[in-house]
Order: sequence, then structure tokens, then C-alpha cells
Amino acid sequence: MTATYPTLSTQYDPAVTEARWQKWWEEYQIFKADPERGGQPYCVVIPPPNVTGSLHMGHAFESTLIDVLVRYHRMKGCNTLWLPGTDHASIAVQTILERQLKAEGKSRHDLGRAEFLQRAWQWKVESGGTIVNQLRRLGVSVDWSRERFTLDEGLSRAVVAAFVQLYDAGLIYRGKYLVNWCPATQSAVSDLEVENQEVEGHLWHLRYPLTQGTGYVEVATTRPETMLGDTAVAVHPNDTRYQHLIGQTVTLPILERQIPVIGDESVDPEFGTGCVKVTPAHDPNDFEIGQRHQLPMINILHKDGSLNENAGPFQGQDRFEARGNVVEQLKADGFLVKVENHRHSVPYSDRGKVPIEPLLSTQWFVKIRPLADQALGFLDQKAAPVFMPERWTKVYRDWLVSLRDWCVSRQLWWGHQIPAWYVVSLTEGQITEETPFIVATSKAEAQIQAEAEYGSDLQLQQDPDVLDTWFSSGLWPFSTLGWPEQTADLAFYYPTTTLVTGFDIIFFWVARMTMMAGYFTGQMPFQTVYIHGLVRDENNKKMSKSANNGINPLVLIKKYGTDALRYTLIREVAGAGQDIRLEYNRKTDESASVEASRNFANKLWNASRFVMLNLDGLTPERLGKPAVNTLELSDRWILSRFHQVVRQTADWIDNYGLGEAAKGLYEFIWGDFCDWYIELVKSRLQSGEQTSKQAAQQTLAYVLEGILKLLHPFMPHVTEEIWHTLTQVGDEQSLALQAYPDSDLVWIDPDLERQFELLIGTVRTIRNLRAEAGIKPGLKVPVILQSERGHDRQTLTAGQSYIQDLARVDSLAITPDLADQGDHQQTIVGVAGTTQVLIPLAGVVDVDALRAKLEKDLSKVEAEIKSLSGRLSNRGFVDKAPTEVIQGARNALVEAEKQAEILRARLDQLR
RNA sequence: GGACGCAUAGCUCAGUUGGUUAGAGCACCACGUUGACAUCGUGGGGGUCACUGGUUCGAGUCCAGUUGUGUCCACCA
Repeated sequence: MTATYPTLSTQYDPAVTEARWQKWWEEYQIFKADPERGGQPYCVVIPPPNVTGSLHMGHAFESTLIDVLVRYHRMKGCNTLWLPGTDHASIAVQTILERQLKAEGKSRHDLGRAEFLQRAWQWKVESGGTIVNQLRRLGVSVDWSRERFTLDEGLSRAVVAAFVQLYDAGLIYRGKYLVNWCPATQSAVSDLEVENQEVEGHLWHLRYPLTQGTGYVEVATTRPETMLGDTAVAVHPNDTRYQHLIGQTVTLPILERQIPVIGDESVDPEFGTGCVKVTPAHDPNDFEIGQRHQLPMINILHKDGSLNENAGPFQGQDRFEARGNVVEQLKADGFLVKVENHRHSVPYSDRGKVPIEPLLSTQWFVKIRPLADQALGFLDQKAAPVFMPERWTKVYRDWLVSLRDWCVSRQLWWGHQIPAWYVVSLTEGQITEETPFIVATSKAEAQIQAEAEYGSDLQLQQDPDVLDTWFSSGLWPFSTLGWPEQTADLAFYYPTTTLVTGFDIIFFWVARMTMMAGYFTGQMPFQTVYIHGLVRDENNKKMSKSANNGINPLVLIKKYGTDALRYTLIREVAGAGQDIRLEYNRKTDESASVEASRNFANKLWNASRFVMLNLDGLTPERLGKPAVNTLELSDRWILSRFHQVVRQTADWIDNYGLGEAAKGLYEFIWGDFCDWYIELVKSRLQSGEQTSKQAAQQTLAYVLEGILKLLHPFMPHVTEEIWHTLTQVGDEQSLALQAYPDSDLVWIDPDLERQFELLIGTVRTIRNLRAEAGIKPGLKVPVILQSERGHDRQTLTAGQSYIQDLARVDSLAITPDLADQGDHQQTIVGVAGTTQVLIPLAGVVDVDALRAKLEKDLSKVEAEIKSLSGRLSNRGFVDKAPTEVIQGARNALVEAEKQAEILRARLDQLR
């Protein structure tokens, strides 16, 4: 009869395999979650990537981290949901579309809102698939049936509901305040969307004459054009130089406006002249001074950054053009004292890449203190959420403490339109600051409320602005699960378990989610926040679009496979939260570290091939679990190691030590399993008697299947492929849904492992001696092992065949002393533990080389003896150290002294 | 100005609460194709753990300071 042997090709081809399993997982809905199934929930929501984006290394890294956690918990038996989706990225999308329009010679206003949005949606449909399909290529185990988009119907309902509730509770207000204005996008942005850049600028010293008398005050500014909006000059109230001027007025040059000199504590008398010009409409500090002193606020700017009618002769000029002209004018009029070079930071718009302008305008704000204080309450009283690593707690906390009101309105079209309706028929069809408005969940609702208040025949118009994208992102952990409806998903999977994200987004996203969730759901949206580091490029630089130093994950996936890339990223992650560096050669698109991971996948592949070729076509199930009574030393050893690794891997993952878990598996699989165990069982498989062979087969099959399970969260494709071949289960089952191995403590035998260390050490010593003596690898040699310890001799005898197989030894003698072994003059000698290893080889030994080697070994051992005996003769050590440490040192000393004795004896013989 | 990281082999990094002679991968050197794997095997060389001081019987590990380096936050006109 001919059995159909499961076979694998000689080399692992990731491309075909990975594509196949990705498709298969999705088709068979392996990752579809079901709240009805009950059990322990484990839920993660994806940090939604920008719908306009394409996959970068940060996505690959973050998705892999999440996928490892999710796959691990799924196998651990949790009822697991990883919910995918994308974010509408208001400003980014709108910028791209407007650029397209500009190329066609149009603006969004030419199209009108409806047509613009239609175009935006069309564009979203076309490009929104890109990022999602690229995520698929990472092998992420998400539930695609639950995919969400921040602008889809359900989430939009959640946004409106949230807005209305906050408004009704007095936590959202509309008002005229100084906001960060981006002249490029012509929209307000939040404080977070402003980044400060160091710029080489100037400090202009200006002279403002006193209205009364002949004196003047000197002020300095980095932005001379704002003097057109000055409404005061401030000095410190205790500054004796200027105290007497408080209450007087100065005459503003050019515009010749009389403005008061005021006293305000915020002025630093030490800086500059101690006099500050105050422009309340164009500087955040001045705004506050202006409020304290009821100063007029004069806005001199249009929304596009050009100067308006309040700028007198400079009206219509761009802000930077006006700066030069104002300076020229001041100089001509004799008001310019001097100009100094001055390095200072300028606020830039994160998106628009131009300096932002503090500008007075009417916007919607979230009153943040009550929300932030509630989140702080969770943190301080319930230690929720837990940050991993813990140090980020402080960053998060400090941020919440100092948080100010959040400007949420954006003068854009792509986004959630603000659910506020103005009764424009009361203000001549226009929306003005005085127009009454109704905040409601729909226009119909607003109409009813408006008519109740203002009578019938009203005309309503919705606020044209949209909400900050992060407003909807802040609801993500519960809006995606169905909120505000009480869905089964929400009831079961919320709050989510872990949020995995980068530190750069703690403020943008994490804090907003905790504030929103605290308010709307009364609990924190996740138990743990796992903060990872950045993936840096080969030069340790942050990858960025502007530096054009991104490493495309898809290029590496194509070259080495998804599993290899995933494994590399995880393996590097070791110190949780640390940035990782990815080796990369830009000329060849090669990465040494990803290649190493590819080699690891290939190693597993080939080890599995070997195992399967030697199972006589049987599956692990048919073979049965290893039966204790038939097992040999090596079988029990690898099983002990395996169960140790099961426990160790689970412990690491439970503590977010994914890198350590990955490295531990690498060492076990490549080292213990491939290098030692497989080599040890080869002879039994080829010519062993039936019981011995079967025990080896059972152990090989059992451990291999266990390895596949342990490694699956890290390398899901190659393990799924091998597992199907190994188990022959067909399409009804997936490795992804198998139970994670349990660590069975009865198998763990430290004493046995120590014995095995002696065998391994002996093999290594023989190999080393052979190499030193230049003995041909193919040549079998006789070996004598001498040990006074009966226990060690027993171990060596038990492992006799292992030593013979792995060190290519023909006759092996194990003896308590060398007296009966004849003449040993012509031998090479080494030590393993306290066992003396001799290879008698007449005539071929280079005596000088041998002596040098022995002397080197001896000096090492002597150094150790010195250190150990020094420690043991130290009273402090013997009195205070734990007994097992002392015993360990004593044992080590005995062994070292024995080794030294052997080495000295051999050296004597060589003289 | 405030806060937080990091500094260990040529390179990239491990080193859990202090405890034998500080480890791995890559790179390097030598040898090797015995049917799992040359995307491999065996062996080897390579480190004053940034510096200074302290605590301790004992410090890569804890404390203080110094230097270098990176990041975040704030920002005085």
C-alpha cells in the first residue's frame, strides 16, 4: 500500500502561502466575533488609519503588535473581537480634493457643497480600499464584517447624539475667542494641530511717543505688523521705571491712535525694555491682558491672511508683505529704534504648513475642564486606564491637568456637519453672531423647537462648519460597537480590553477617548493602554513623508514575506515602548534583520519537513501523545523544555513582553528543537527498534504541533500552512482557533535538564577538541570520558549514543579513573563540567598548540577560582547571602578546582 | 524653562525583584554538501557594561552627580 505522505517543498515560498491563508481566513470568517457565544471577552478597536493613507511601517508595527495579542487571546479561549475601520481625516482629504480642483482651475465654492461632498465620497470609495487591502496583507485577524468608517451612518448618528448631549449639558458653547487660524486651509485648528518651529527671526524695537509731553516708551516685537492692532502698552505694575506712566496714553505711530499704558503682572520687567505692546486680537497673551483690562480688540486680518480695513494704508496686503512695509514706514517716520537678530519659535499649522495666525473668530468649543476632571478622577481613584509602560501615566495626567477648551469647529465641508440650525429668517437670511440657533439631532427636530420658541414661518439653516475629526475619533471605542444604541456588541465587548497606540497620539486620541467615554459611558473605554515606540529608519531617524525616508513594508513583504517582517518588528520590540530601528539598504531594498527572520521561517519549514517525512504518514492525533513509559532521555528532555517554554511565552505575552516571547521561541525552536533534539532522534528514526522509533515520532509530532501553536500569533501564515499539512484536518479547522498549549508542570524536570546539560557540554567539548586538532569532520574517533562522580557517569552512559552520534565518536569509554586506559601521552584533552574528555590520537597532535590551548583554559579557570574563593572566604558574603547562592558558589568552586586539577595534570604530561 | 527616555561586542539590541566566568542576531575567521534546511551545519575571535562618587558581603542592575544623545511639553514681547 502507498500512504500519502504529507510533504512540503524544500523551500518556503511566503508569497503564495500568505495570500492563500489571508483569503481563506476571510472566506471562512475565522475571525468573526459573536457576543452570544459568551465567555471572557477580549476586544481591541483598531486605531483607525487615515482613509487617504497608504500602509507605512508604523501601521505594520502597530498592527502586528495588536495581532499578536489578539491571536494569543483568541487561542487562550477568549471571545475575541478586533474591530477594523478607518478615519475620515477631514483636513487631509479636503486638502487633497482642493488641490485636485485647483488643478482643474476651480475652487470648492464653484462646485458647491453637495457636489463637493459627492466628489469626496467617490474619492473615498476609490482610495479608501487601498489602506484596508494593505492591512489585509499583514495577516491581521480582524472581523471585517464589523468594519467601520467615522463618517458612516451609524457613527454619524453617534457624533450627533454626542454633540447634542454635550450641548444640552452646557459642555459645548459657541463664542468669539482667539483661535489658531490656518490661512492655508482657512479654518480654525485646535491647539494640538499647531507645531512650533524654531526660526531665525528679528526683534524690532519700536518707539511709541507719549501723548502728553515729549517722552516715549520703547517696545520690542517679533511681528511688527501687529502694531496696527495694538490697543495698549503694558508694563509691570511694580516697575519703578514706568510706574508713573500707568494711566497715561501713548500715540500709536502710523494710525495715530491713542492707547493707554497699563500695569499688568504678566510683564517681565527683566526682558527687553520692560514695556510690551498689547495686541489682544492677535496674540494669546495679549488677549488675556485685553480681557483683564477690557481693552478693545482690533482684528486687522482677513481669513486668508491679508490685512483688512483696520490696517489703514496696508489694507489688502498679505501679512508678510505688510510686515516689511510697516517696518519701512516706521523707519521713515523715525519710530524704529533698532533691529536685532532673534531666534524664536513660530507656531505652524500642522496640516497647512504655514504659520498660524491667532485670530478672533466665532467657533464652537467643548468646555473641557469637567470632562478632563472626570478622566482625572478615574485615573486617580481607580487607576484607570493602566498605561504600559507605566511612565506614560504621568504624561497623560499632566496633559489632562493643563488642558484648555477645545475648539471643535472647522471651516471645512468633509466631516460631520455641526448639528446646529440658525433661525436665519430672524437676521435677514444671514448667519450672524446674533442669529438664534437650535442644537438638535435633525432639522425637523430643530424646526419644532424653533417654532416653539420663535413662532411659525421660520427659515432654518444648518451651521456650515464640520467637527474636528478627533471629535468622532474620541467616540470610536463605543460608537463602533453601536452606541448610542444598547447593542449586544456594546453590552458584551465594551469596555474594550487593550488599546495599542503610539505615544504621539496620547493627547490627540487617547485623552479624548477617555474624556468622552467617561462622560457618555461612565467608564474608561479600555482597561490598558499599550504605548509602543516608533519604527526608525536605518540611520535611526524618524520616518516621515517630508524626509522621504519611509521604508515601505510592502517591499519587504514582497521580498521576505509578511511573517518575516512581523517577526522582525516584534523581536526588536523587547524593551516595551522603546523605539526600534529597522536595518535597510535603500539601494537593494534588502534588510539583514528581516532576512534573518525569513531564514527562521525557512528553518521551521524545513524542520517540519523533516518531521513529516519521518512520521510514516501519520498525524499527531493518530500517533497519540507521547507515552511516558516508552520515552527516552532526549524525549523527556525536549518535553521538559517545551513545557517550560509554553509557560515562559505565556508569561511574557501576559506582561506585554512580546519581544522576549518571540526571542524565547526562536531559541527553543532553532536551538533546542532543531540543533539538538532532531539531531538526537535521527538514528532512532532510521534504524531504531519500533518502540523507540514510535516514542520519537510521538514526541516530534507533539512538540512540533505545540511549536506551531506557540508561534502562530507571531507568524500566522507559515504556521497555519504547516499545521494543516501536519494534521491533515482540511478546511473545517484553523490553527488560529486551536487552544493554546497548556504548560503541564509534571513534564518540567530541572534535574533532567541539568543532566542533559552535561551531555551537551560533553558533545561540545569533543567537537571543540576535534576542531582544534584539525580532525576531519568525517573521521570517527575514540573518546575516553573520565569522571569520579558516579552520577555523572550514569548520565554519560545513558546518553552514550547521543555523544557518539553528535560528536562522531566510534568507541566511547566511560571510566572513574584512567589507570586502566593505557598510555595517554598522545591525547588531546578537554573538560566538560568535572568530566575529563580525552581523544587518544597517536602522532597527529600539535603539542605546542595543545599546550597553548590548555594554558588558556587553565588561566580562565584559575581566574574563576580566585573570584569564587575570595567571595566564599568573605564573612559578609557567607553571613548575609541567601543559602542557595552560597551553595551555588561552593559547587562552582568545586567544579572549577576539579577542572584546574585536570588541566594541570595534562600540562605536566606534555612537558 | 519643565518632563521623560537612552548610553553593554564592529552593527542592532537582550540582560525581570542586585548573586557563578555579561548573552543573542548580523558581520568577521576556519572547516564542512552524512538526504530537513548553504535561506544550512560545526568550531572560533571579539566587551574596563559612557564617566565619577555612593549604598552593599556583592553593582551592567539601586542612588546621586557629570558628559553625550534623543523625544515631548511650554515659551518673554
